[in-house]
Amino acid sequence: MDELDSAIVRELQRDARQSNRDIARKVGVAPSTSLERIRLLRERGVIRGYHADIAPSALNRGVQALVSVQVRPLSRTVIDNFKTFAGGLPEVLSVFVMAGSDDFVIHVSAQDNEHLHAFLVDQLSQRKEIVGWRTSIIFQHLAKHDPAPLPGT
Amino acid sequence: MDELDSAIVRELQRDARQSNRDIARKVGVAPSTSLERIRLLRERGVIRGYHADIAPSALNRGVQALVSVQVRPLSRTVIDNFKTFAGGLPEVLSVFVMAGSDDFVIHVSAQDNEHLHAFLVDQLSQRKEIVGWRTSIIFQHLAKHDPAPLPGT
DNA sequence: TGAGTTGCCGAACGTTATTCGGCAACTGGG
DNA sequence: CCCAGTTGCCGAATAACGTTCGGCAACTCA
Repeated sequence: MDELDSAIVRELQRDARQSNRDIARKVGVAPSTSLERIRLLRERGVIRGYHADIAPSALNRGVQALVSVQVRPLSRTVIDNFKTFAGGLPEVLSVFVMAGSDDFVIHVSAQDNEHLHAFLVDQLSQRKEIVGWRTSIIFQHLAKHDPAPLPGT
Repeated sequence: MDELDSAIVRELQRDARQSNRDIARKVGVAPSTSLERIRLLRERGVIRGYHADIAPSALNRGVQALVSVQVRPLSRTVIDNFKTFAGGLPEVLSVFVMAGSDDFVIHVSAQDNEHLHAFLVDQLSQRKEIVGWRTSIIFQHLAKHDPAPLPGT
């Protein structure tokens, strides 16, 4: 991860669909060089993939929420099972496994409040390991897909 | 947003860096057709961008947390200002504006616990509109960049 | 019914991805 | 100090791709 790798990564975070030649030009190397760097970054697991950012409303996901979930007992089996279960649900965008009073925070989206409610009641209330949950509606979600580098690094 | 658009969007969510020809072949149209569809999807704001998914540890962001924040007064000015402020911090990955007892949930990352603590103390505690906050460490984060379509849509 | 419109196709052409041989700059042992 | 090995970058060559555009078929609506 030298300065060249960082510059390439930054460019791919900013726009993953620009041509390799454009990236090479912006970071100041030959296209063959940046291509090889990108190949190595993928191989090393630094680059995990490239994904389109889609407007949720276009996917019939007009309402979003964060659901804090507590499960019991707090065993590895229960935690892993619940994580896998939640991750497999189509309404689930993201699963956070947490320290603290909540064991999970689940970012979910649905067509409207009615569908969200149905999802929570039908899916979550069936799971016996859940001993409590709390749902908070998201009004806005600002996601930074190309965060500025941390200071002092 | 017909079935062809959806198929193209799905492919770009799965791998935003595959060639237009590959996408066209997978969704069963000519390359010129899928190219035009993609252009229109961008124009309509359905596709908002393409971003590389980078392993956090490679960016010196080994520790992540969710910070629930309460601000006062609950005026539009205060909320918008805080959202802009938080979104501008390099440690912040994502800002959720919430309904419920917490006004914001901020997804942050830092090099280690020490840097995280310094960030919270130095940045958040300076803001007079904050009347309370709670930090929860994230053990694991499972993000689905290409969620399955919602059932019944 | 027929003129207008829309959306897709396929060919053409300029651009890009990908490979690979070579070269220069480093590295470590003698 | 020297030199053999290694590493990383470059530039040329070719296959693949992006992009444009004329044409055609299917739909729309009067």
